[in-house]
Amino acid sequence: MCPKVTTQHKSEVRERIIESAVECFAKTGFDKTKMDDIANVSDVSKGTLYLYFKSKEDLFYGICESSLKIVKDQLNGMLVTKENLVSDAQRFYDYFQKGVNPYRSIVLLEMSIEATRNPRLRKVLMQHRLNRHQIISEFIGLQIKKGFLRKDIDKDSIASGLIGLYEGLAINKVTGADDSSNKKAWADTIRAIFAGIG
Amino acid sequence: MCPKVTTQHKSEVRERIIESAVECFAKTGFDKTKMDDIANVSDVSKGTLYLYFKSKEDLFYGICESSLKIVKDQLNGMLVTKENLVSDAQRFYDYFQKGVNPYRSIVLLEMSIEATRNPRLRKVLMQHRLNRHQIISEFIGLQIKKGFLRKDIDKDSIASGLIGLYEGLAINKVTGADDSSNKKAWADTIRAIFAGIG
Amino acid sequence: MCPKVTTQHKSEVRERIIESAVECFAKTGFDKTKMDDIANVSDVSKGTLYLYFKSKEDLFYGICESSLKIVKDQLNGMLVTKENLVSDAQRFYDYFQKGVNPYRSIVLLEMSIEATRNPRLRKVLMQHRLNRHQIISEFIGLQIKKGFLRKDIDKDSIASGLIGLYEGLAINKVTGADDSSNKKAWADTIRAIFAGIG
Amino acid sequence: MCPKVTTQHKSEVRERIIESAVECFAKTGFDKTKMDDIANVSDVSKGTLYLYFKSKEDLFYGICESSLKIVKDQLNGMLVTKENLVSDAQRFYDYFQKGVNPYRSIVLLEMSIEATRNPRLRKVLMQHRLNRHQIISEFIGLQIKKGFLRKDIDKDSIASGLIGLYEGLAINKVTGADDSSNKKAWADTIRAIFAGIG
DNA sequence: GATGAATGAGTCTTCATTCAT
DNA sequence: AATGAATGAAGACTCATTCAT
Repeated sequence: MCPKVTTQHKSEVRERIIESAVECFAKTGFDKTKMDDIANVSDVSKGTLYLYFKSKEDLFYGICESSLKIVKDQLNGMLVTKENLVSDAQRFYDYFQKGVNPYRSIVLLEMSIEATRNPRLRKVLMQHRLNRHQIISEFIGLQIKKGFLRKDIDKDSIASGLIGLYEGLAINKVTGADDSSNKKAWADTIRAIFAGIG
Repeated sequence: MCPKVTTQHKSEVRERIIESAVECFAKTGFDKTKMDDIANVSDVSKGTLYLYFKSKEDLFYGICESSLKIVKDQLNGMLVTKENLVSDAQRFYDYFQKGVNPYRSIVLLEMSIEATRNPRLRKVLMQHRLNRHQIISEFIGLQIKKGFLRKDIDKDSIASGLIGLYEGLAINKVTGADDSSNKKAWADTIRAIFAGIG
Repeated sequence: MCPKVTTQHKSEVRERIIESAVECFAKTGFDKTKMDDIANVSDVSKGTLYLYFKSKEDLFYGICESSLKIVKDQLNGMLVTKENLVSDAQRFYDYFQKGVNPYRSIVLLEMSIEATRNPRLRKVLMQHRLNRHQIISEFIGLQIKKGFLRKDIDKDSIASGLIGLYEGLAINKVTGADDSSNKKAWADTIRAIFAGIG
Repeated sequence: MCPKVTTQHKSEVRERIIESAVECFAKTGFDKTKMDDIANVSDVSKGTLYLYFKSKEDLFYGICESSLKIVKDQLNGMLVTKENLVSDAQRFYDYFQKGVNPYRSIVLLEMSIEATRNPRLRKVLMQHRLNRHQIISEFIGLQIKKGFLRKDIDKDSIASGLIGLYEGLAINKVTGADDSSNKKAWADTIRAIFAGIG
């Protein structure tokens, strides 16, 4: 009716659709969300959805990629600060929690499950993990070099442990656990780990 | 009017249905598995499914309860051994991994997500967590009393941290991470924690 | 378990089943009542139902026959009194209403509709009507002979009219019309008819 | 958001669906007709049915309303002629019979039964009756005023009687009674009534 | 004879996707 | 480009009927 031809317009609409889909998927789950719901929330017609994504599943993939990118940017942003992680654990957690849209967290969780069955998704997810793992691992290496941590520890193991700890607490949070005790658990455990390897 | 004839038989069938449903839900997800699939796998007719569970959702609840019970029993069984957790972390992990049917793990993950939206499920899950938390917390208390751990640590925080770590790695595993490095991450991180608070 | 072999017992059970089915069919309609419901109300097992009637439809036929017989007996009983129908119209109506179980009325109505589609049922119903018509028609003949009614009227037409009037008001009643005004309509109209042909 | 394009087209389709459903319900009864049947007869897809009516039951309600409206319009149309009802009874009957689609008659009968159980339907039906009763009653009042009928009769009673008679004969007809004798019964009885109160 | 657990054909309803406008 | 009416495949659930006990 009133076609906006701009490339910019297109990517704005795409963004809006993704954002709406994230919200819908988080609130009701992938299967139970209807394309109609997404159309309503994103304020485009159902038909338009299919101009941007060739299927519901494709839209899900789009979300996954966009979410992983966000998480990665976040992590990068967080670790540019070359501070002592131990003294900074609390801020680390706050930063993380503030940064990622809770809807995204839930969808990422759903993505994890889906990756269990879906090779394509699994591959993407593994790549993401590898990335994340490398960032953390390098960060730990830096802390070793600076003398904050012992030289004989296994960077990779500790990196995996930190990520695991973080993810476990993230699930806790999203499924209703009290946030402040969650945060304290994070801080105390991180402190213990770094004390143990410091 | 008349007592259901075979209490034994009935609970066997119920068990078989649950086991089959766990498998199906794990393999294809709750929404995508058909009642027909479950009927086929459990070798009963679709109608019979409805003699035991009044709806697909009800069957899911049944699975959740049964899975949580299994996890709890497992944890109890594991911690009767009053050994030094640090030296025993590896065995701890093996024990856990062997014990829970991987299908169950996946379904439990799906349950967590679902708890995000479903109050009834959320309540059950929170209760379960409280339980689990207490067991671990008491175990840590014991280790403190025995002198393995420092007196000034926050039992609850560390308990939450351990559980979080465990859950995070469990997700990793289920979503395709390499098992042996996962196991090493667990062992190293646990060792670091206990070194840090020992 | 405790087989009562008597013929009497059998017909008692059969009667009980019919009575229960009438109630169920009247309350929820043929299609929506379940064999389970009938089994519960009649206090026999679902299996037993099939010892007495070979199908749900067969049970419906059984009810129809039994109901028609009741209606016929009623009508016969009512008309033995050779009184002047005009002066007696009110009592006529009371008698009728008291006599037939309201559940039966509703089922008879459902039977009428069903007869619309089902030749077997239609035949039974037509036969019943013929019967009823003859009884009324003869009764009118008697009233003519006695000099209560004119000689030049068409017995059959009036008989049909009376039956139609009666049936129409019966539907009214069963579907919620006020009973006393219904009764007055009957009395006044009957009086008018007999005045008109007296 | 956007206005439904073709108001005209939409109401045509709706009409076609109703007409088809009337036919199907009349031929096989509400419970036994499948949405598939209606879709086939009305030449729309099953999905489209649900764009117009949110459930099978809702479609039934739609039919009821539309049928009652038809009957009412008919009655109104018929009584504009201020003739002497007595001399005109036969034409009255013809007119009525021609006017209402026999399928509609059957569905209206099914509706009556259903009203027995369903409060919503009962209310609609009662309202309809009240309406119809008033129309007839006023008509009789007019005949009284014109001197065709006696002043001391109870308009309402006679109105109910006429309606009852009519409905009773309508059932007769629909369930297989011979039409010409039905018509004669109507004419003779009406004549008798009006003679009786004239 | 009596029971009620088991069956599976049958039906309503939903919703991703298409396509004429 | 954008729309939303139309489609029909798919799936949860029901219930008459059977039959082993």
